[in-house]
Amino acid sequence: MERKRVKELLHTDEQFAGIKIQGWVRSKRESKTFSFLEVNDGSCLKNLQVIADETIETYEALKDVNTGASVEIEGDLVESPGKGQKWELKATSVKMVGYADPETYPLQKKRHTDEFLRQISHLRPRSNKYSAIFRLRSEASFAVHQFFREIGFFYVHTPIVTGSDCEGAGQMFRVTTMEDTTKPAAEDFFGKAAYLTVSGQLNVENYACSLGNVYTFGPTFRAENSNTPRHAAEFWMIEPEVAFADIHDNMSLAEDFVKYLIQFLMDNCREDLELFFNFVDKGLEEKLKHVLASDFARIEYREAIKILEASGEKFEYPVSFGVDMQTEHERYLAEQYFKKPVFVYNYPKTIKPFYMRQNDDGETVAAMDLLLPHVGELVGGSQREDRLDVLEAAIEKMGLDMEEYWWYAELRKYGSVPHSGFGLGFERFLMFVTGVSNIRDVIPFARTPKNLDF
RNA sequence: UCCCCGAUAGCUCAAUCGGCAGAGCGAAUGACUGUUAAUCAUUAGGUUGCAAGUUCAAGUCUUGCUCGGGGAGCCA
Repeated sequence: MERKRVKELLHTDEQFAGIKIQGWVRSKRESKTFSFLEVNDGSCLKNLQVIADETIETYEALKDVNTGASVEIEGDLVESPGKGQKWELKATSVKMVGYADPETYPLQKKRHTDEFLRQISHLRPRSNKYSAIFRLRSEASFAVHQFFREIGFFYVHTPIVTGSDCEGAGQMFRVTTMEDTTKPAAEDFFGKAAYLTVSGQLNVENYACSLGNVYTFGPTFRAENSNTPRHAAEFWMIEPEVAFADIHDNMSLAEDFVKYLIQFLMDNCREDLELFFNFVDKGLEEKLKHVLASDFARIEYREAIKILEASGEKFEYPVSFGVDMQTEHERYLAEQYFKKPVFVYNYPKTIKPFYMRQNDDGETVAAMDLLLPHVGELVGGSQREDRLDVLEAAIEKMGLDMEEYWWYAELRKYGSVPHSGFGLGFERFLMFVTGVSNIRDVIPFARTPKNLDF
């Protein structure tokens, strides 16, 4: 007997006789002579209603079938005489595959808080909201690859383990096989200190300067003790890198990319998205449409400071050229002033890492951040320093070890080209597109300080 | 890491001045019904996060710890 997924059955135009579904019971409504089951198999948000009459041979099996149990049901798909659904499965056979004790099964038919569900991360994808999130996450991942493939980019698998102890992006996790970590790193597995990557950028630049247009998309690790709803110790980042591209090309790519992902989900994941439109953020659909319809603003840092100074707002942290912008400043720009996504670019070089290209003014580098209303920084990127002497001077000035970057420097020695790239935090994008306010709720098993369950 | 708030039944919460541990939902049982977050009735369900202290008496006050939430810093 052919197994059908619930998604297909709910969207079909024809009746099916003699099919089978497999899934988990969301609820059971019992009568004396028949029972209704709501069965979800994860293929889509909606459940398939099953009606089982007491006359079927296997009706006894239903006694132990409760919320949470897994079942295999054979029957005929027929038009539902009841209200609320077009189709239902008239069961000819019901088999319980796995029992779920209703006294202890933690998911009830009612709404749960995100905090509670986070404590049962192994079961939360059986809820409507979380199954929707993780289907959207899967589809968005696919869209990332499709976007880049359509415009001729190649996917590069940059390493997870790295030997450079300062990639300029926060604290790193040490990787070791040594029992005694006080021993010299030369005795360790790699013969030197090893870490989990904080960015694939330095590696992927090499492939941009050979394959031309590339990206990497993989896990990224930050050991920073950040306790906020926007930070995780392990997250996924998308980092495109483009040869023969300047900072303006870079911003255009980021804008096209963000819009493509949103449009893809609007086109392909309507049903799951609507859950978030209806129950998570009533204004979400408008926000997404607004982003799609907007030309993202682009202003230089210098300009942004002037806007902030002239705003008349009372900021907790005063602004002036040379200081990094605070959350309150970013929010003012994106939410109050522009009311749409805004790129801020050409930052003072004193607050940015060594690899960013220095501008002719001697004060700024070709860095850019994309600020989104209500989300903050979604993208950070730059044009890279492609002049060997300038790069070497910058490495030295920041007190880094030139020896560690010899291969990175050689990229500038042999056939150097202007090139640019950025990093987009995949979870932050998902937060934006779903309205979910905690990063721990858009990643299957969150890794955060003092939290390594599951 | 810093600031603020919180932790009571499986879940969400209440408990007045320090004085008998409560409700809704969920669950079990029964009734009823082409039902649909079904409905109605009954029942069970507690080391009040952990450790100490003050007190005749602590869910309530004090101290420490753990965990969670919000904000900040850092960032994606």
